Amino acid sequence: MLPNELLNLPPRRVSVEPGGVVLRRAVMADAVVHVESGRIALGLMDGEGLTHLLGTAVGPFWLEATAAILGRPSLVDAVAETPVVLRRLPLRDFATWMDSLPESAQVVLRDVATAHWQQAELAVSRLAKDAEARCAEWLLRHAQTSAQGAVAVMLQQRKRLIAAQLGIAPETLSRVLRHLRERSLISGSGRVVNLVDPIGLRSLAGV
Amino acid sequence: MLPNELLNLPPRRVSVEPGGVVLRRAVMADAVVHVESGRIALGLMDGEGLTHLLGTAVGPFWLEATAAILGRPSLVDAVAETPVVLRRLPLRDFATWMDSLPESAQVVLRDVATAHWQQAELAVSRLAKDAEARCAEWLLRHAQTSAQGAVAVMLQQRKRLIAAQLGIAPETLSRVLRHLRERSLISGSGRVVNLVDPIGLRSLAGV
DNA sequence: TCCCAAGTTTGATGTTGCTCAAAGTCAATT
DNA sequence: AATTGACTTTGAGCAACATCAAACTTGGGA
Repeated sequence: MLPNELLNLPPRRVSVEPGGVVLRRAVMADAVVHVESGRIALGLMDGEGLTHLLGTAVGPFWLEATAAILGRPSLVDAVAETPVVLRRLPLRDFATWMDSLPESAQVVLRDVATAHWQQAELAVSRLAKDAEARCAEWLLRHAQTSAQGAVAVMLQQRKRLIAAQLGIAPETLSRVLRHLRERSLISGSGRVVNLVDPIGLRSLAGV
Repeated sequence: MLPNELLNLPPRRVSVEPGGVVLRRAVMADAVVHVESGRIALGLMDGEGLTHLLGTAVGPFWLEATAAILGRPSLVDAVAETPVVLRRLPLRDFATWMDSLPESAQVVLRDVATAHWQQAELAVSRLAKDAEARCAEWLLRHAQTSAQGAVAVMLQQRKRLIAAQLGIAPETLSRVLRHLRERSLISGSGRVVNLVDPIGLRSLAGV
């Protein structure tokens, strides 16, 4: 497939009414969506309707190209705000198209997508989780399994920096760690944190 | 310039020590930065040091390619966490390179960059501003100057939606608008808001 | 070893904005 | 007009988290 043929595919046009869900988060899509016209709202859906808006976009545009580029599921839900016309391009075709691009274009695409992804993860996590949940998530993400099979985290950065990453005050980080220690979810002191109850942490983190 | 020559330019390598500032926000850069090695922290600097981390990235990668693609200044500050080696590619060369790409690649790049930009704006605004400042910003952004020269906003969406966009509860939006009205920064009721004191609003919004 | 400065923890207190509930508005319908 | 239902406003109370200040570790140098 030649690059500029990205849009010259058998048209499988789909119409979506206002309020219709175009994309659900956490679902690994098998296709990329090209919104030809209409306005789409991006955000998090709770029960009924988008409760947290993260942005809107007006067609024509590629919806969640970021996820497609990185081969990951979408982090957000997408809902039509107006009548929408869209087409779904199979993921395989999108990948083929990516491969056909100059190496440098692939690199820049991936860099931008990665930056976007990272930011989106942060935004979603701060919207949906409190300080404790984010700490638990951070611990799980940075955990290393030692030779003895113990799961632990070595805090290599100043706690001030870790707190900044979590978007909380250093004092709050202290208190959260103490609280987790009191509940025997973690143990250890100083720069080492042992994950005593990874399962408990995982449920706390909402993962 | 052929696409894959993006990196084959006269090397103007620069080294940056840990803690060194690589990029300042709100400054329109004349070059794109390619970080060859080292770790970079992205976030907002207050006085001394990054106080709000928005992410980190490890070289090699293109720093803030998003801004370059859209031709806008960076929204964040970038600080070296480790020793960093980087090269600066003149913006003009980057634009030339973009132009040389297939049309479809340019489109997807712009779509991803736009999504990233929107998200970053939201993140920065939520980090740096309180509910009132964000409301003021929203009002200014949606203001229309009428034929009579009055500056006003017509609220076309349900207030519930506007609140969601601002990341606040609908009740909080009510209270903020009342407060602004009490201070004579705005006037009007129902679906019309008159911007009585745009300058005051602007300073409130921190713009 | 002692000392000093930076980092960390703790407690007390303050803010912000959310939740819940009740009352008020407005438009469309009967 | 009265009714109905959705949206908005208001108030009271509350939870989470920040801020401030003081005590407490810690890890190098002298």
